[in-house]
Amino acid sequence: MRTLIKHLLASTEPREAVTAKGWVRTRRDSKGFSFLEINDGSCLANLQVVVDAGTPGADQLAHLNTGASVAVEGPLVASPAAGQKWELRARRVELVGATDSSYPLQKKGHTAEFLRTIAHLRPRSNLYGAVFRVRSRLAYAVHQFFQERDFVYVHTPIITASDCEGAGEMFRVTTLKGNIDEKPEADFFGKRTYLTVSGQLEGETFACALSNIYTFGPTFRAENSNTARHAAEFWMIEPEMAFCDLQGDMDLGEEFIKAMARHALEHCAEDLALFGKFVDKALHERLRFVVERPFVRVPYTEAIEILRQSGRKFEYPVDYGLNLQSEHERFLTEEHFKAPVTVYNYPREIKPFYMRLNDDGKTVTAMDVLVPGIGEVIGGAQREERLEQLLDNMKFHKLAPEDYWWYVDLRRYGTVPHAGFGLGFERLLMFLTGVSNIRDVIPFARTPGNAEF
RNA sequence: UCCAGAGUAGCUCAAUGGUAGAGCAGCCGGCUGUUAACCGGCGGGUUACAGGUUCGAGCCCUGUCUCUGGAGCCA
Repeated sequence: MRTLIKHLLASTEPREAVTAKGWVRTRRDSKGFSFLEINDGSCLANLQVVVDAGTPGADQLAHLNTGASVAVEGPLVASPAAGQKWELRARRVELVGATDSSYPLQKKGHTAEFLRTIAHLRPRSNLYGAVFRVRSRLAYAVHQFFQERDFVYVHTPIITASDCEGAGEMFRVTTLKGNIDEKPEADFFGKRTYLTVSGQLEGETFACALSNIYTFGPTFRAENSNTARHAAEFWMIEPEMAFCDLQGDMDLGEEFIKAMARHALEHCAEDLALFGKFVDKALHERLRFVVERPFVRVPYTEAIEILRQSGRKFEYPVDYGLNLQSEHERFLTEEHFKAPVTVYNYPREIKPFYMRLNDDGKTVTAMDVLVPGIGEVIGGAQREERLEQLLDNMKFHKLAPEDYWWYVDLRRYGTVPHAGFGLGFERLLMFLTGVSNIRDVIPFARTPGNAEF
């Protein structure tokens, strides 16, 4: 019966006979015996195995190179040397699967660029093993957060005919051959369909029935974006709350990010320590800061004033009615406030039709949460719940109401104030791990020109 | 897509326009407790690709491809 290495290393007393299985990280030979470092991915640390010459299976030692898979059994004993608490004294060793000299992973450091070219092997490295354990744990934490607050998990469609008002370029889904725009009504679904860029509109329909809902699933953007923060396929979390306004929306977003940071600190300590040491020395300080301090909230108009009076030369102009550029967002969160910042009440012109128009007639109830190092991590809004105003917004943004008939219906039948936001799971992971490239927090990154694995 | 930089051994990197090298990895050997073990030895190259300049190009020029950083779009 195999025991995971994380459980072996957490032992409180020696054990008479255990079996460990995993992959060899390194082997150190001495005359008469060898040390094997074995990792099975259950935790960051390796299990040290001592194999004496003459141990059954020790004749295979020469093949137990870095990368080989192995099964060992024997007693778990306190290690007499510094460096590890426990070690396994092998009574039997079995080479499960050998490697050869072409195995690309070494025990020395590799660059992230090289490891991306071997995405099928990189989870066997310390850093990527840690990243993907944290990813799994945080996915669990996302569900826990919402389920504990009585949010209902809704599976919004992956294939969709609505485009969520230009949230981005879309991937076409079709079974047609040749010119796919010639007769879209002959296509599989009888109309043009795409991979979803957001589940928000569908999510709103469920919030207007089940009160508080969230989605958590893959979304797709066909943008030709070549940055460390964009992927063509990424996972998005989109809560939506009925009978909720912008204040409640900002409260939830802030609470959510704090909860994720707290969860990572409490449940991923060993992996976070690795990130703190090799990836981002300021990680722990930043996470504790996020957990302990309230976020700064500032209206868009005020943010513009702060930027104007900063005396800072920006590459892009700062003016009311213009979008905040990356450099502006970074200044606000990293330099001016030195804290996560929620900017709200943006000009109507630069935000989508579904956001609620404020009484000033000029701004809408949008909010963006900006965090140091990443920039925008949350984008949300209170939605326009008034039928006439929604139709007016659509006219303002030159959209046809009949294309959104089911969305408009929500305002026709028992409309309620409601609000929600979207949060990119990978960007959250970047923030929580300090890893600076989105390609390194998703198992197999989809970026322009890259779908090898 | 735009701007900048970079492509040399499996990996990380050297090499004034003049015989392509080191460390690590691999293989062989040594070492009685190692910790990215250590010590000795061996093999390993179409210098991203295609042209051009030159007596001579890894190095200079042109084009292409890929990657990285930044920007735009956004999450």
